[in-house]
Amino acid sequence: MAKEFVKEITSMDEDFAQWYTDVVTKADLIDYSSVRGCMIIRPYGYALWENIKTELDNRIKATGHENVYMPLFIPESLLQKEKDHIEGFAPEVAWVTHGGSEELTEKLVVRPTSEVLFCDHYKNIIHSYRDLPKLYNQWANVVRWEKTTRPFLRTLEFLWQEGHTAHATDEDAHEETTRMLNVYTDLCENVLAIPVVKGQKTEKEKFAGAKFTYTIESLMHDGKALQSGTSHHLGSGFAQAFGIQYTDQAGTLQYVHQTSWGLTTRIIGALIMVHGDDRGLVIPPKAAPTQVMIVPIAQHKEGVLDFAFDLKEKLSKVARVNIDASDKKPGWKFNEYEMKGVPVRLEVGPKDIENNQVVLARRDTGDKVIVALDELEAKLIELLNDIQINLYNKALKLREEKTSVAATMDEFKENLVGNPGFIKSMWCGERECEDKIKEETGATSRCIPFEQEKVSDTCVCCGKEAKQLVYWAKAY
RNA sequence: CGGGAUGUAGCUCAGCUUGGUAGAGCACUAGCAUGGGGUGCUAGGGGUCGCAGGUUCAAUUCCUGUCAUCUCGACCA
Repeated sequence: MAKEFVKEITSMDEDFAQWYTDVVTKADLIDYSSVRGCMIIRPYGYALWENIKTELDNRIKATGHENVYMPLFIPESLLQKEKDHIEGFAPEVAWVTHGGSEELTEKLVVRPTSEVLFCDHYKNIIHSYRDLPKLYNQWANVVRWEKTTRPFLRTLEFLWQEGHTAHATDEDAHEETTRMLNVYTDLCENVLAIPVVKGQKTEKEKFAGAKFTYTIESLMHDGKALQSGTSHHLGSGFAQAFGIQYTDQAGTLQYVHQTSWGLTTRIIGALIMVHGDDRGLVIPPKAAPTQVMIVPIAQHKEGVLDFAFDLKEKLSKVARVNIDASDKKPGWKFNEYEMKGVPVRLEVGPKDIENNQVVLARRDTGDKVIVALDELEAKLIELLNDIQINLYNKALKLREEKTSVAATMDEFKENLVGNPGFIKSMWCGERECEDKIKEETGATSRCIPFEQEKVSDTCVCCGKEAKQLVYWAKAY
């Protein structure tokens, strides 16, 4: 059978950046807006985000957190309170200077993140050890005035959830930081089928104002890394700056220990770049707005559409099923839903109806199978599971192929050119070497993985005694 | 914020060198045939040529500025 696919999408190998842009727009995820760096998330893209959001929100609630909503604006003085924090964010905040035609006496920033708002609130509601822990989360939009933008990966305004918690002890906060990193890992690996490396950010890369930052890092098809979620142990720095204190059981005044953690619409960019192929998007079944698209064949013939709609109703009990009964050609529909990454296509035509069967085509491999009607539900569930697992395994295999070890700078540079991806190298722990590696190779430290190995004895850069293994890569 | 590229119909682009009042394909609308991988034919609708100035009798075309998008760096999720 001759296979002709859409030529609208640039091939990955030819131009990965263009491929990405083609996919996000052709798959109807977004449209560009009239505001620089801001995107319109279209129904299909938003449905994808809603699925991710629901899965994550359930996990956040299951770990004892409550959702709240904080204001969009932060007074300048409030943002100033934590020194490192303001230094980190000041260059990229949007300012509100006027209300109507009147100049404001104090400028407001449009939140780039809400640590200070939560802190300002926590100082009012936390007084006793009995008030702890406070486990809050909010779903919101934030604004960061970025220089260069790309849909999902870096936009001026983006959607996310940000968790902000306050604990009695450093250990409790540390535990929370780990817990939420694990929640993100679970979401990425089991829902989005994206394998991640868990670890800690270096001092240079950690969150402004944090004691330390945990991160999950994933690897894209082009060998570039993407930070997919972060969980920060804020220590008591913010508590001291904001005066968030409680009286412990012994009657002593103590500062709280805080965490914050976030996951953004950027994860959609990761999903696209991890699973997508030259035909477009590939969405893992658990995240897919439509898991099964029914394409009727010769739908003008009597009974075909009725049959197809009956199937839709029946299958809707086990999956998210949709039907395209438009008068477009079947071939057009095949390509359209492949471009949109729908995991399974169900073809049903007069021949199938006659034989009590349908055709199932899977997006990940392109395989088609004929399935008898009486075992359709069971086969469909099996197929969706299989696709989910296959996508994860494929992504894991790709990451492993693109992960290399380097003991010297020459090796490091060779790997980066010959097989771009994660490079595992030992590091002395000095900022100087980290900076030098970035300057010479363009790669940055992605994380100090929790699962440490010793791939050599000395720092890849300076040759002195190495302290730890670091994952390095060029990153988005 | 620096380098490069590009803005003409919903989309992809031609036209601009040498100024003279707007083109194609796809998409859209109607009809007929077709229908298991972007189907064919016929007819039709659609554009203040990114925006603002300037030069000119006349600007999509030349000049200046500006905005936006893509891209490569620097910065960040």
